[in-house]
Amino acid sequence: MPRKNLKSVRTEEYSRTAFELLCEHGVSGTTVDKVATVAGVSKTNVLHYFGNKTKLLEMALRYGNADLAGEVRALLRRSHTPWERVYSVIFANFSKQYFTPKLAHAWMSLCAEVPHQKAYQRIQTAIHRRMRSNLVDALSKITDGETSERVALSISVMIDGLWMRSGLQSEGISRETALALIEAHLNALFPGDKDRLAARKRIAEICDILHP
Amino acid sequence: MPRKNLKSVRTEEYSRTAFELLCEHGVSGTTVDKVATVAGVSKTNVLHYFGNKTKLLEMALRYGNADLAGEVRALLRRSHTPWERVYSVIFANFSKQYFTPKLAHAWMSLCAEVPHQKAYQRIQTAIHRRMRSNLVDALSKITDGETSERVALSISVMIDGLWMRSGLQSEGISRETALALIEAHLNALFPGDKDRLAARKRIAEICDILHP
DNA sequence: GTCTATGTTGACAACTCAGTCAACAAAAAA
DNA sequence: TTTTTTGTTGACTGAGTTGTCAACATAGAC
Repeated sequence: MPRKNLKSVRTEEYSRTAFELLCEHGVSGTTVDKVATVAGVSKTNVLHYFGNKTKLLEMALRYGNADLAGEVRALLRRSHTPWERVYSVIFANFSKQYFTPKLAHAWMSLCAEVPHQKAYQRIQTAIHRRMRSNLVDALSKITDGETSERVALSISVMIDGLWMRSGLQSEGISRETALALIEAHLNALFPGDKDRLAARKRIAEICDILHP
Repeated sequence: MPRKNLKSVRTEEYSRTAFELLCEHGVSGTTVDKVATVAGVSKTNVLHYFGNKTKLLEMALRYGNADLAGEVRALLRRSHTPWERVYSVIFANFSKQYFTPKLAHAWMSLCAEVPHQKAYQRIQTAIHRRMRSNLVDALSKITDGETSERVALSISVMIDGLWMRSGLQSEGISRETALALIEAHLNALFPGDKDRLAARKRIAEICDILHP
């Protein structure tokens, strides 16, 4: 059996540790030394694998984002209709495991650095682009092209805003409130759409099964 | 004539300088030394007036926020109907002068520090509370209490999300796109409301007059 | 047993930054 | 003119951080 490369094992291990510290202390509060100490190795060793701090945090953010991406994929895989795909994106973003203040902190830290760090900008752009294309692809089966772009944008803007709130207020917005707000928005745009309501119910159920 | 206190002159001067650096370089990139150099004085002098860096940045953020608050007040003063007050809040937040990537950067920097700095948390909370109360007060004249709360929240969440986008993407969201998104949202919630449309037109005109 | 590739680390250099302190300058009051 | 108050600063301390380098450890190859 082909033993897993030690390099990739270490890389993932340190990325995970860095990501956890990032959630707790933000970008400026996360030092290479702390990551090394928590991981139980020397700072030199961490630097050996990543070269510098920016690369380390970049990998840490990719690690954290991979989770969310996986959540979206898991729901999309079980979706059969356009509306189910729309709700997959929404429910994944407010999943019980991932819609937490800590993750929101890490994400806001990233966003604050984006204007000054190209590497972080790429990650952020990728996240937004993926969300947009998932939403537009699904919505364009439901309405015209221009409307799908507009609705996709408004949904993702609301998601951003809601994540921000959850990170800011100590008693931030709950998963239920967040979902209710998006639902009210969609309900105003597509009132009484049977397909939509059925899709919402089904994806909500799948969500409950995946995270009991 | 009573000469203005030198202390308050310096305080405002340094706050403004700090705020400009904050827009340009974010919280971690803004050092006491840089503020002092740009203002043309010694670091010791800046520290003399503010005590420590956190206080300095706190005042800087208050300084920056006072501008936006003034914009809201200017429009509210000229509003006569509930819908005009709602649109005052919206248009002020996307005013030509203030809805800029640089201001968005400064604001995101602040938000990223909120979870770790009580002083910044207070400022952020005050901003949100003021926006909420302005919106709810106006909306409660239009619909029932529960709906006003919900709509006020959705509007302010969208405003947050749009500001975030404008800070993130180099070619961020334009003022026009932002206003169009909010408008589509309100139009879906209150379709064809004559009072609303008239109010929107009037506040837009006042905005044009104030910022030609 | 020796050699080599791989993994690991302690010590250290270089730098940045917040905050302190004692002293200096100048204007106002006496 | 002398004294006091107000404003200002250079020099320094001390903590914290990134990144380098030469050396050490170890397991498998020869």
